[in-house]
Amino acid sequence: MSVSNQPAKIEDKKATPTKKVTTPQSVRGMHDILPIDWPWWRFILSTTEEIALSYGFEHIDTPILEKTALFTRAIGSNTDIVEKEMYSFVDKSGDHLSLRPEYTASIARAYIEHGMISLPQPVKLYAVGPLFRHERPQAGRYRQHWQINFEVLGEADALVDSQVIMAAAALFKKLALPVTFNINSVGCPTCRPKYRQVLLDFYKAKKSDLCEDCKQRLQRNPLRLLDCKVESCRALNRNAPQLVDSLCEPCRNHFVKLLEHLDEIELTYELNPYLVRGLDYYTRTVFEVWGEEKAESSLGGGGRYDNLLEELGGRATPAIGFALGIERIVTELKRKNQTAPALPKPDIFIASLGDVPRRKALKLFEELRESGIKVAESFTKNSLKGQLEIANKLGASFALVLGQKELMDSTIIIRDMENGIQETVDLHKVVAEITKRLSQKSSLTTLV
RNA sequence: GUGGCUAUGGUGUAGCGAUAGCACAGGGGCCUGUGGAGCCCUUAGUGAGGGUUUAACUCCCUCUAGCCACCCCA
Repeated sequence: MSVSNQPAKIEDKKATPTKKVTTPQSVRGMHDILPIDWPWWRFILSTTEEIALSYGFEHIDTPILEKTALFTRAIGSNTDIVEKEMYSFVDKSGDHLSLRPEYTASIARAYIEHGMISLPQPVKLYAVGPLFRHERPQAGRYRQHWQINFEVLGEADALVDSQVIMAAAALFKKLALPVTFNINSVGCPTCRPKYRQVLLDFYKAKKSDLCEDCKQRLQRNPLRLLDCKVESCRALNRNAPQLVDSLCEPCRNHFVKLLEHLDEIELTYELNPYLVRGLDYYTRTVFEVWGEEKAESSLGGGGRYDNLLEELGGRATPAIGFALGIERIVTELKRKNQTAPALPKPDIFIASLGDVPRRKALKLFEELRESGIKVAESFTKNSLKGQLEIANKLGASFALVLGQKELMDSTIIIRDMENGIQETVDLHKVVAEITKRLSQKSSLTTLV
């Protein structure tokens, strides 16, 4: 610590006009999750855990950073996500790293790396965490957003497809959000190229009628033509050959089986022949979850990726999974005017007057807290009035008042915040007294 | 990434080329040790930087951010 032996120069203050310090700002597209929103987040996260565990999914966490190559190999280097949306950099040791733009590649990597192939199959994993994509921000589109991810690895049967979709449906049911499942099949490396050609032949003659974007898509990713939003393209698409008609026998059987399973469990879905997903690794089953109104931005989506693990260097391992956007679910819950389950209110509020009583109150707080009572305080407020105001705002059931008077004869006031009735009790018996009153109160409310 | 709209205390909002007003929230008081009502006082703002002008929160430009449509996606 240095102490200046010179008096502060007044001229300096004048000379440097109070330069406006720019207020700090979060990085574009990245947002704070504030206390006011946490009831919703808690609700979603706890529901997710409950559903995941009940369906036999185990929790996994993977690093936010991965080698860039993992994503370029998994997602496909010609997709937008990899081409222009990744936060990629070279670290100090020269490694090419990226903030993960999606979960599946990391989980596939972990499955291979830890030899989960030798575990009883299928392996069911779920993860929750932030993902990063350098997109242009909009409501419900963030550069850092959170996803819930479910993956089932090591099983090809359409039964797990239906189970995975069932788990997603159960989650939304528990959240009381009405959603629609859109389902389609995008085939496999055997049948998709054939369909691609059929599609190209179809559009070749009509190229001049297509919008500019679709002309591009014709080159890059013809399947994407199907979900174009331009009306003239959509009109064309209504006559376009459908993928389901080009599926090879095994893919067709898989798809039919899935739909049968979904009918069996009475899960309503919509067959959407125009549903195409953007990531290269999808095979066969693909689906999206749409909210009630804002169908433009889906709440989640997923699909089968039977070849991904092999492409990443693992043994051939069929798999399926889906991701849900937490921010979008929060928005949807708010839009539906739902109220998130509130945190329990404090049982007790400790008010104190004067220094010595306050010190005693500090200790009493610990005693109460350790005996499992939800206790609140506002020790930095001096007036009793101010403290009771806080107690009221917090919704505490009882307030304790400890002042000089009470401390002198070792008593404390218990005030029932509901009716204002108060009673003076022995300070040493206060914990027992509180416990008694709380159990009385709770038994009363359960009777009513 | 393309095109467009917007920006006033912590929040929600007025206003005008010349004094920035309201509500809520926050702090304090009426009530020297008792909450929920009322009343009073008070804190706090023109996103950042430039330009035009005697004068800019207001008009112009740039930046930043948010939002809308697209692209794409959760």
